[in-house]
Amino acid sequence: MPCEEQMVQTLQEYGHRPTPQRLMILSAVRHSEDHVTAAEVLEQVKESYSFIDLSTVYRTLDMLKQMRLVSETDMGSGTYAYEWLGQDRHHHLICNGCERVALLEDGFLRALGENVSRTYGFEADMDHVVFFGRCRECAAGAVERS
Amino acid sequence: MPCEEQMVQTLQEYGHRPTPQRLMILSAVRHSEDHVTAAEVLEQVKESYSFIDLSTVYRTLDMLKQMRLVSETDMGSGTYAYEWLGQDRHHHLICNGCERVALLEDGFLRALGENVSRTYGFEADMDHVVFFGRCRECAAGAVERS
DNA sequence: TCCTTAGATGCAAATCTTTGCATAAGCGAA
DNA sequence: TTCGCTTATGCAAAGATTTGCATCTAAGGA
Repeated sequence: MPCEEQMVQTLQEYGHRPTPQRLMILSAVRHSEDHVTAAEVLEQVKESYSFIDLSTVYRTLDMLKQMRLVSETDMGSGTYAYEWLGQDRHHHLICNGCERVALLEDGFLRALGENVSRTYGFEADMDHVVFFGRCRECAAGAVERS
Repeated sequence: MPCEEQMVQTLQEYGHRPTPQRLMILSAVRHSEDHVTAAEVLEQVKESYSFIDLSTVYRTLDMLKQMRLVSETDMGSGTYAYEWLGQDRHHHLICNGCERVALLEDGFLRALGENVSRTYGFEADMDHVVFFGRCRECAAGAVERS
């Protein structure tokens, strides 16, 4: 089944209407290689439909987040990063010193999630997690404090 | 040493000036039982000094966050929650269904932090972490999707 | 096909947080 | 104590995101 038809079906399964706006937004996020911001999604959708409004983008991204098709992450830039959630989960370690972004394997969080589930019966969404802190280099050189 | 003197000294150690505004903000957060918002801090400080500005509150809270004396947490309410970081760390599990906030013991995150440190050499700040998800009851009853 | 109704959109305004800038205040040296 | 430099503050404006509301549209039933 082509990608777009599948999306129409998924939206309908959740009781959401597959409007053109939504399909364009969905497609924009899905076909991005990397994290995108709401403003970037807006720009991309505007190329085919210039009347789209930012609030529609935010509302749709929020809907997709609740459907767990998209992750919304505060990566410390001042604007949320959105990303299509494919098969493989990945997470990030962001250094407060050098601002480098490293990858954190999903295994660590799967283990935590299972522990939490066993202990509390709580099913935590750990689709795209970020931890801030200090990378090895910055932690070593962090004599100056601030 | 009295609480305030100690704070003055701590600020100076970090190279920050112990201005009256800062000491009032600090005291407001420190003596709150629970999480507070920037607006609540503002209100409390205004009782003794009505010229204080919200931007000063935000800047000071940000400074305290970097000093790791205070945590800043997005608990999903639309405004950040700030909290004094005492000896004992605690974290939260927030249900997307019923919005209940449960406690998550620090042990889980300490274990994760040590794993991450061993593997990546990254020292993650896990002072006050929140995971969203579904509590046992809501997960059980979650036939309806949305 | 037409009608009805719930849900979605665009627009404007509100909210929360950050930033730029001129002024004011702290701190060390003279 | 005074001077000079650096940092902090208040104010106003800018960003980012959310919300209220009137209008429009998709989906199902007549």
